[in-house]
Order: sequence, then structure tokens, then C-alpha cells
Amino acid sequence: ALQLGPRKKPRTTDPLVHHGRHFGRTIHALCNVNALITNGVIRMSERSEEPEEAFTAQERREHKVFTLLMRSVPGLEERIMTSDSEEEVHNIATMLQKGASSARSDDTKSLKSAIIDWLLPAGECLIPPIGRNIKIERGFHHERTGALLCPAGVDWSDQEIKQKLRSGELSVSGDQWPILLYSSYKYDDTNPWKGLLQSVILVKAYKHIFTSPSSVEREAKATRSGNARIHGMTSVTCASIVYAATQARFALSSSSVFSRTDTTTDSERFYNSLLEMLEDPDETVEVNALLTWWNRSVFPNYNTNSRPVSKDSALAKIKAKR
DNA sequence: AACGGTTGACACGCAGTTCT
DNA sequence: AGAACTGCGTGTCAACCGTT
Repeated sequence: ALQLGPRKKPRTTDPLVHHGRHFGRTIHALCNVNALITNGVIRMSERSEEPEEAFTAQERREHKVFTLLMRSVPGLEERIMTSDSEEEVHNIATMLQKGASSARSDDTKSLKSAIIDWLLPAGECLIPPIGRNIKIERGFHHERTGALLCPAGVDWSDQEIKQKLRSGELSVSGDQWPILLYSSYKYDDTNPWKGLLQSVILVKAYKHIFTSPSSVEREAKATRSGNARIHGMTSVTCASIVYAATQARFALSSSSVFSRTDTTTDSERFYNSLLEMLEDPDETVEVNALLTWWNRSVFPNYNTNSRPVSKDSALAKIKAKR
């Protein structure tokens, strides 16, 4: 039986791709969605009797991500739990993965040129200039990007160190966080939390991705809804901050290809090490303060409920699509 | 996965109309 | 009169798509 309502839009892409985009940006960017779902289902069914202690820390973390995924996509949990074919679950995972991957790819492309504008105060010129579409001259090769990528606590102005960073003699792994994460690009080794994840360039990258590129410079002069609005996002998540940081770090690097498993860029370790720290129960006080700071910086109406909801909000859009 | 190009949704402004 | 709604044109931008 054919069911045809008066539909204007012939839906071209699966809505799961759309949800996958938001999942990648805000819940977990670098994971195998199929494994995530498969393992999650097993834990919910076969292993549901097992006590909490039976699971490793890694499994508990994974299950948290799984739960967040189930909650973020309406109807997904039921669809998966009642699905009788393994193939359908696999298909769902593929759609979500596709969304997460393409969003990530779009963001790297977009940030690649935009980030050049944020390296110096407006009006000042980079010496030597960096091509907006060229990455080779970035990383430790350039004075400015090198200074930002230099690990906190390492002295970039030391010529010998600079040389070793450039030659690769001194290699930097993902869990050595660069100074670009810190407010004013200053690291206080007596207080490692001071200014962490509060730099201007990070906020700009975040706004670029979530609020819309134009919102970085001007005040709410966007011509269309940004990602946050599209997905009804009204507050930041730890993973979204880490995501923006990972994107910014990659944009400054000289690597042209984003790869999870690339050891020189080490993006995955960077992402995971930051996220792990933010989810550490011992750090909740600092993390909560940080999240509040971010919400105020990124979502102007975070504290007030005064934001008028336009009739063409994300909600209305979703309804219309049904 | 990057890159370049296209698509379609949306904000905004403008003008004209209708409702208080 | 002014507020509020409607329709249209335009520019912007996220999403998408094909190619490499």
C-alpha cells in the first residue's frame, strides 16, 4: 500500500544521519558506533543481571555514552531493542556513523580557513602569512601556530626546544595539552586548572561550530539557524567542548588529513584524555564551574528563560518533517 | 578524507495589507 | 494612527553530493 500525503520534501537522507551529526559533536566524536550499540545492547539484555563491579571502567564509560545516545534520538532505543534483525541494527549504526563522520569532516574544512583569523588581534598581520587553505606551513613550522600548539609547561621561546619540536626529536603526544587550551595562553604549574579550556580561540571555534560561523565576530547576526538551534541545544556538554578543542588543535597543526589513529597528530588520545579528565568524579567542582562559564560565554540567554521561541524553531521543524 | 560545488532552509528587510 | 500579519526578494550558511 502506498502512503502518500501531501509532502513537498522527498526526504533524501535518513534522519538518523542528522542525529548522528549532533551525537558526534556533543556526545562522542571518535567512536565506533556499531560497536557502541552492539555492546550496549548486550549489557542491557544478556548482562543486565551482572553487578556494577563486573564491568570495567572502560565499559562503564562506554555504557554512559550508549545511554546518552539512546536518549538523544527519539524512539531509537525502542527501535533497537525490538529489532529482530541484526542487519537493521547495523544499518542504524551506519547511518549514525555517517552523520558523525560528515559533521566532523565539514567542521574541519570550515575551521581550516576560519582559524587563521583568530591567531592575532584583528588588524594585525601574520608574519609570515599562512595560506587559508594550506596546512603545510602550520604546526611547529610557524612561529604563531607553533606557540599555540606547544605543550603547556614547555618553553616555546627556548630556541633549542623549538628546534627539537620542529625536527620531531621532541614528539608531543595527545595527552600533553597545548597552551592554546589555556586562557591568555598562560599555564600556571601551581594550579593546572587555572584558565584550562577557557581560551579565546576555543570559544571562537566553539561558536563557529555550534552557534554559526558568523556569530564569532558579530553579535547574533546569523542569517539562519546554527547547529545548536537546529538541534535544540541550549547548554554545552563536556564532549562538545573537547570536540571544539580537538578541531582547533587539528586546524593549527600541519597535518592535512584527519585520522583517529594517526600517531603524529594523536587526535584520539587528545580527545579521550581531555574528556576523561572532565568526567573524573574528583573534578566535578571545577568542571561544573567550567561548564557554567561556557554556558554564559556561548549561549547568551543561558540564565534567562526569556528567549522567544520563533514559530520556525527546531521543534516546529521536526514536527513538520513527520 | 579532502575539496569544490550545489541545494534548500532560513533570517532579514521591504512593501503592502489588515486588524485594533 | 500604529501594531501585526503576509508575501516576496535577497544573501548567508549548514547540509549535502560528486569527484578525487
